[in-house]
Amino acid sequence: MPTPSPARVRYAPSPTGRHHIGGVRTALYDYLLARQTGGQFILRIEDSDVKRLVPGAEEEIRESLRWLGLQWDEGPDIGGPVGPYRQSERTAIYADHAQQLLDRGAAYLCFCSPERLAQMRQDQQKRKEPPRYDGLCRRLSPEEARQRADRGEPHVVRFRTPREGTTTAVDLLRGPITVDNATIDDYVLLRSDGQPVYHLAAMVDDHLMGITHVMRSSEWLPTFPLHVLVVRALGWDEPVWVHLSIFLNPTGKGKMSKRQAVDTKGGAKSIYALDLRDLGYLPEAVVNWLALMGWSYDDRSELFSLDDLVAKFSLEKLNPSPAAVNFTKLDHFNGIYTRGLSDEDLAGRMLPFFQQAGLAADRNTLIRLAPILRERVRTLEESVEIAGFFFRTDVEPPQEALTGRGMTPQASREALQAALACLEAAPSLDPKTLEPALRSLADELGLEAGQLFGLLRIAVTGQPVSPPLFETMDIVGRETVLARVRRAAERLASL
RNA sequence: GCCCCCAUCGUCUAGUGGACCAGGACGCGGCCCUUUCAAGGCCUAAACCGGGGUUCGAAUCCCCGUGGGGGCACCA
Repeated sequence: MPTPSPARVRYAPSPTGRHHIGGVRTALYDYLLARQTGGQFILRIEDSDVKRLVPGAEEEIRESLRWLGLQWDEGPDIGGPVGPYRQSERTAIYADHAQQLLDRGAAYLCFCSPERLAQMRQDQQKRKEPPRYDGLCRRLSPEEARQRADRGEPHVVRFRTPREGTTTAVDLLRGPITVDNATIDDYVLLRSDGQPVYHLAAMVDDHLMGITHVMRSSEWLPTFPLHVLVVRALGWDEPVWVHLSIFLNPTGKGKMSKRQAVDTKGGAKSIYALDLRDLGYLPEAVVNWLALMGWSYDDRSELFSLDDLVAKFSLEKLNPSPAAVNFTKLDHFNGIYTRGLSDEDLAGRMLPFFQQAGLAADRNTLIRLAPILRERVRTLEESVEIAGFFFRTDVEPPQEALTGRGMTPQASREALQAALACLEAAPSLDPKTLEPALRSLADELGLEAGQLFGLLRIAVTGQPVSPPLFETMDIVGRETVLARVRRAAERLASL
């Protein structure tokens, strides 16, 4: 296999809200390409719009990437050779490049007020015309523009898009995309406060940071030709452009959104990376799940660790069509990875969830629990629902559940008392000896094993559904088991 | 309204002109195992959006429809 040249790839999110799985997938692919080629994975924060900044958002981005194991090589927190890595700290760089465009006549100063622009757009709308800058200031002479600017008149810098001809931009997944230049607006590059807009900032940064492959959401496709024009106007070579498909809601209707991120069967899920962590999903599962939403390896494999992905990822196998998020499949992957965990590992990961629920769980008990929980929990959080009774002092079985299947309360009580005697007489709660003993007891009582076991299950766990009864009783411990069975029999007596 | 992108089972997808009466996975249904719930095993149902071309031959190439999605800010 030929060795690919090292790719410098960047993930450039905006800290304007919570970090969702669409961004995470982009970061994943960035990471994979960088690691596979021995290049660098760069984290750049696109915070050029101060008005939209959300406190804590940048930290959430970093925390979720760390959680998933996507460590960056250069970034705002660790620096690097081409920093700073926060756009808000690069204002002078953008101003300088805007000036270059001005000098070359590829951009011009625009003095139109926001009010005039709004009015203009409104009129265009009324006339059923596409909303676009009407070019009023484009006709200004450079001298006049200079004078007005010098006088302190507020202005922005606009790109002077060619009025004629076409522009062809090449996307790796879609091939050449050609548009009429007449349909490309004279976009604002620099705001009146001197801050850059994405169209300028991202192009400048990608070039200055030596980015070889730009992977971004296909929401950028409409302005893709503009970006190519800006890069060319600056006299630079283009990177490889890869526009990733967007995520659709589980229903397949519309772009993935917070409101509709609800699975039909599995209940409400979240599209935010950190929520998935808090819901008890394993990072391995999330990575595997996300990797396969828009990328595939062959017609058979679907289980990939992060390292597998580094080895097998390829841009050629990326899929340009939008994908609906499927939380049910996440559950599936989570189950697979959970079952693959060692007892110690699983215990360690469950522990915080029990603590979160206010239960005094301890590592050692969780390690004993791991074998009987492993194939039953969909998420780590679910382990608390299933196994919380191990750590509660008392269980409170619902009154109506106390009576055995097809049995009267009296018969249930008698069965429980017989079982209690059997348990008290047993030298230990070792499942190997206890199960045969209780089975023959059921026989003597003329009950099915399931009837008796069901009675004990509800008495000991408080739940109609639980991990296997005998292993459970062994871990719960003799004293507690006896107390709970006794208590259930007493409650039955009062019925 | 204008511009752009996409189009294989419900969903994620394999498929790059013949090896496809279209393969895998999730989910669904059934059976087996079974003390509950799971897990596991086996089996079933389920798709090439439509119409024209090109070709000996099309899920695969081209065109037109249709459908879905995205975008049209001094947001990213």
